[in-house]
Amino acid sequence: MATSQTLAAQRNDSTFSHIVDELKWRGVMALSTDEAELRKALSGQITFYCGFDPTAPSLHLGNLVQLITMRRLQLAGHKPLALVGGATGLIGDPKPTAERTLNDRETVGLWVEKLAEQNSRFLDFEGENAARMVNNLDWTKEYSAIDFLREIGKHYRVGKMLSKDAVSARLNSEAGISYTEFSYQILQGLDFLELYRRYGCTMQTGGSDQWGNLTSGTDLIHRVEGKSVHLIATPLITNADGKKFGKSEGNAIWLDAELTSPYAMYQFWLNTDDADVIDRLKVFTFLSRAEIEDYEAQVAAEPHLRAAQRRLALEVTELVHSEQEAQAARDASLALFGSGDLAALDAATLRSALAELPNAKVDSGVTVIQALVESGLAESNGAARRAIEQGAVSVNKQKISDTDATVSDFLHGQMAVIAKGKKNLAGLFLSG
RNA sequence: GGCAAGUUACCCAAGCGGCCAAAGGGAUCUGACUGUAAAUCAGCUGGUGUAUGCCUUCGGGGGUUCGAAUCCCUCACUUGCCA
Repeated sequence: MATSQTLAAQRNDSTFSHIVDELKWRGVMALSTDEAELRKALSGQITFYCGFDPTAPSLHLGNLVQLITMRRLQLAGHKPLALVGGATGLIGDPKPTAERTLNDRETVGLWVEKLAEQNSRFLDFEGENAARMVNNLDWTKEYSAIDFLREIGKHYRVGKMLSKDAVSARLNSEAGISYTEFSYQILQGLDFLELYRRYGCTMQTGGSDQWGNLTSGTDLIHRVEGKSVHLIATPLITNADGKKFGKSEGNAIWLDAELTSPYAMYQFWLNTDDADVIDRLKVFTFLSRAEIEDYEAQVAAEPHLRAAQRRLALEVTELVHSEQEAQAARDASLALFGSGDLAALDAATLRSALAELPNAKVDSGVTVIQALVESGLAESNGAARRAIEQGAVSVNKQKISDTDATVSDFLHGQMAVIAKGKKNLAGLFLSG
């Protein structure tokens, strides 16, 4: 988890005269409400919020964009409200393709706690503009169905609700949409209204794919309170090659170390395309404009050194985990990908490098196939066999071509590095 | 409530009694080339492991048949039209 030192070291770039200018330069303002008004509002101190729905046991990289943007706004002097969707998580916002399956209350409650804990690492909860954690279950649970329909529902026009992208996409699809998900936008609107009333919250941030849900709140406040409030939407982060950002091997990159290890996190960022790395530095780090422009020059001049990727990987891993874990991940990467001669590494270095990897305890005489499966590099014996047949497998950097081979060479008599492909490594520890 | 169409592997989608572990595409993975990039080309992608084998899989359950993803019944869900 990010240390208070990490938080304390963060600052915005003072060469920008207005936070909006910095957010725009960093490319995290895809959409907003009236910009002139927004600038005016942000020139004073405001309270703003951003919501996170518990749809999984951890936040992921997509949410990190929001968290960092919130932190930038906090550094600019504004008060963040981090909202976890204890209520909205029970409903689920409409996905463009299909109806969500409802998670049970117990699960959602557990996830709410986890998300709140993760949220708390990225913001400062002390000081003059301390962040505050809120849960929308706290106010929605007080509403009876009748009260909700009379007090909130009456302000919503169905025509407008139907026209929202998220809803219309579903209406035009095979899947259709349930009344439950259709109503989601009202709940989110209610959140903003409640936060406006309780804390004087006058701005919401969120992903641009949530625009319809964001405007739900501004419209409601306008209607009920006669007040104009603001929105900032961050863009959907995409890769230059058009693939989805934030997935490795088709799986999401989670902020929870249990789900995505610091080493895997580091590796993910290290493998960022040249074409994307500068954009990523802008969005995901607190490096100054001058520093980032310097990296931009380096990427252009000597891309093979990947200086920008290395810095990006270290910065983000530190932000999400800790300085120590980031350095351990970096050191492991250097040791395992570096020189080429694993035998030259001393036992302690090798041991700590392997500890960063997925690993398994094995008995002597274990077959390579077993080792692949037990370390999680292969899903089945068949997949392991296939990988060997394709020439993808090596043990201690020695290629394995025989599907019946056993792991015989243990470095320092106790450890081995097994690889499937160039980048998928695992550690093997001789048991006993 | 009535009528119609649909539910196939990670996703989309073909198949409409045996030649179906199931076409095609996407995605993932692997190899070559590289910089632990990108692009490109090639290969793999149910399990078991070598057995013209066996097991699991075409929404759930039941049936017809020597044989079913394919036919019938039934249940569930989805969509559209009608009331």
